[in-house]
Amino acid sequence: MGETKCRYCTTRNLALFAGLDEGDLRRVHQPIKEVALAQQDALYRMNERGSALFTLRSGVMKLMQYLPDGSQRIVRLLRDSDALGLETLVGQPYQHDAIALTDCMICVIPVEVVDLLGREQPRLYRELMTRWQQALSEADVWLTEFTTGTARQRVARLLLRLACPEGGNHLPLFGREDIGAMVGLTTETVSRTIAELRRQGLLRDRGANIHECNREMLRRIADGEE
Amino acid sequence: MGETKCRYCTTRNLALFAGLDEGDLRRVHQPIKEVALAQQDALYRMNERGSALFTLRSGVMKLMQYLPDGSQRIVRLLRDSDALGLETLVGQPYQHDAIALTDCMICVIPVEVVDLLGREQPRLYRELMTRWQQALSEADVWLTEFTTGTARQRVARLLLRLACPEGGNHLPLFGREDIGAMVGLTTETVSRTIAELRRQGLLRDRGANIHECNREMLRRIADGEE
DNA sequence: CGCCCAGTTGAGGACACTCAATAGCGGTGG
DNA sequence: CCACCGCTATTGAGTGTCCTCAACTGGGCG
Repeated sequence: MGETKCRYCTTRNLALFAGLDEGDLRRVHQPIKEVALAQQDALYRMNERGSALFTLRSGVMKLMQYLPDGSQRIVRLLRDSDALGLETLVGQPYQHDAIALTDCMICVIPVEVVDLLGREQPRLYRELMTRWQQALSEADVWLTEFTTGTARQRVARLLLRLACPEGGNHLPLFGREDIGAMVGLTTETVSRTIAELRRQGLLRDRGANIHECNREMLRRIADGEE
Repeated sequence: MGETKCRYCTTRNLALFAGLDEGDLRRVHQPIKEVALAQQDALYRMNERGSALFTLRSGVMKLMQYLPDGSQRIVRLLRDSDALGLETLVGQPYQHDAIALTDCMICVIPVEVVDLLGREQPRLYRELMTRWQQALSEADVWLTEFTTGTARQRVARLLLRLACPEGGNHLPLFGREDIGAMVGLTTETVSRTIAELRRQGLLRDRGANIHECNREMLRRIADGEE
């Protein structure tokens, strides 16, 4: 059961273990489990100590952090074959609440498996480092794009990046609350801003699904050209 | 010459190669060079392709990113034995402008050295992963602490974290412009905010050096309790 | 049908930004 | 030694944006 899944990952060249041969995999997929999460479920909580990391097979998850005053911030989104909980690899407790934004399928990978395989397959480390770098780049982008400029600019950038990106792979428009937590605005401001974009015909959506969006115009707004 | 430096790093258990034995080190320190940077110098620029990563021996550096509209944001600070330019390890161009905030001494480590050593010393990868995780945690902290709340809160948090942290290791108060780029405020607002903290006696400084600061009060402000 | 929750819209005010003038500090040259 | 310059920090006045609080709408579901 686990086997087909891991091989699937391998062929798609997406997941952590891409590039390992059959022998390596055989030793691996025994302990690898799979977990299904419903929307709103938590995969782990901040400061928990875990002994596994995770790969997202399908769905979208959010990583959240909190401040003493109760305000919360979405620090990153994960999808496709992104990795979560890498911090366990270096002995740290989880740094966020990991919560499912949609239903999710997740591979659970015990730390020992990585330690074991890594000893003979340094390639695995390269793969891991790539994941880490991805996360870091993403964090930096959020810092520069979603915390600067007017509400209009931030929302436009978020739409361009998540809801109607260049190469397909659209995400649904999540709740206003979540959007607010991503770009550092209140739900009301987000609502107003999106409503205005609609009125100007830059955006056409029904419910959570976006049907059409004027990427050029949004880009100009995002870049502060109007 | 390089030798004593690397050994120094080892004993202090700080730098990348801590934990490697003498034999390993001997193979390493030949190609490792050292570079001195004056304040304001750039170590590398965004989108450059490099073939080295770096370790900060002394001084403070900032990592910057820019937006199309010209606004800039400081994405992270580095000091002590922090690592820079890890992205070269996974074949990516540098993701930031790396600029010296003070005079700096820096070790330049060719990527090949890491690839080479890593093959026989998986422990090195663990060290690298730790660095990556440090950077990521730092990025997340900035996202939650320096982009939420009022100007007063943000500046208070910045002071607590950089200028007068718990265990010594104070940083100087950098220029208002830089502070603004860290917390997402204009130089004027930063100036006003700091001035007011001074007036309230929570802060005593001369020039860039802080002499005294009321950590308890600052914490209360940071947490939005007043 | 009515409840509940999410989104929308409105009015008012607070906070930070903009533009502009002033003050302080260090360095340079007369 | 002092005068002057340039740069950074500070302060002020006015404005705009976003937040707060609150009412209203609409869809989903018991």
